[in-house]
Amino acid sequence: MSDPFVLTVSQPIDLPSTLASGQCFRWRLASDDVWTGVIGGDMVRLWATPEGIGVASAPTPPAELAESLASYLRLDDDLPVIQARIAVDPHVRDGIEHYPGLRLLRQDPWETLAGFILSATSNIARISRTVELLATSFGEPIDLDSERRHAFPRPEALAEAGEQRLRQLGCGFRAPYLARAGAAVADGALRLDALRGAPYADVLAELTALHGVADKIADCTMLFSLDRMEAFPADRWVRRVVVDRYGLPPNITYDGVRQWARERFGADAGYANQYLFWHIRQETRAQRSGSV
DNA sequence: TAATAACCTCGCAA
DNA sequence: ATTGCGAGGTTAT
Repeated sequence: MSDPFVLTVSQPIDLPSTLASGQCFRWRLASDDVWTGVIGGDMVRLWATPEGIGVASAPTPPAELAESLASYLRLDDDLPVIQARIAVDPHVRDGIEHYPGLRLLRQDPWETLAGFILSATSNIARISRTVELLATSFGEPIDLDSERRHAFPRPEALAEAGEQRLRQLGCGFRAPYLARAGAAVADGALRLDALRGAPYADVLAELTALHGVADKIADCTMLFSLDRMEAFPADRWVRRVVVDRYGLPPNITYDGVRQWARERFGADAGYANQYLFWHIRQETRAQRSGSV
């Protein structure tokens, strides 16, 4: 590998909460606060330094990765400014105070869509496992030092793998959804790159045209990969928050939550969502391990 | 339009 | 160890 490189960062960024808060599925804590993951065709190691983020990578040398890494980490988002806008909400402020360096990521749209198709009635541990299994089965190998990881498979690869093979790899009832989504992207019926920056309603319609993709998975894909920062993915945890702590009716529709979030947080709804989501998840986990 | 069952397996707790 | 429950949803009825 080439020499490590330090990406100078003036924005707040906390690697553990950013990389482990459920928006991405390929980062592992290697050792001593060093994170290992795969971004596109590169294996990447990241660690915190006083000046910013230490980077090691292959096959692209880390110095040449700076620009795409800054994009991936959304360093173009002025987090303190965004936080100041949404911290008027007490529960969001609580999340920000616990995870002040939690940032949203700008990931690859296909990988993000595929990952969240796999997320239906699943959990982060299982999604991560399945994504890794898909990568080792159908993705290009990447070596960094003595470690080998694999790129996330191209849409063609999952389309060709087909439902039965994907079921064998543990995708369950999501297997046909994933294969068909891969086919749609591969044959050009769904042009994900063209959707970045397109109007929310248009992107939503394109994504939910896929079998196995409805509002929630579409919102995750939009927020984590397509720059639609007003998306507010309302999963069961976020719904629990808005019902229990904000008093919204328990039977409120998905679109009802969406409109509420849009009115309350506007273009920053996605960041508010992530702070609410991760805070409630960590709180719940702490309660569980403490109550045994 | 609203409610309910069914869907594949796996992770986790008891 | 083994069992039972619920998991970052979506579709079909």
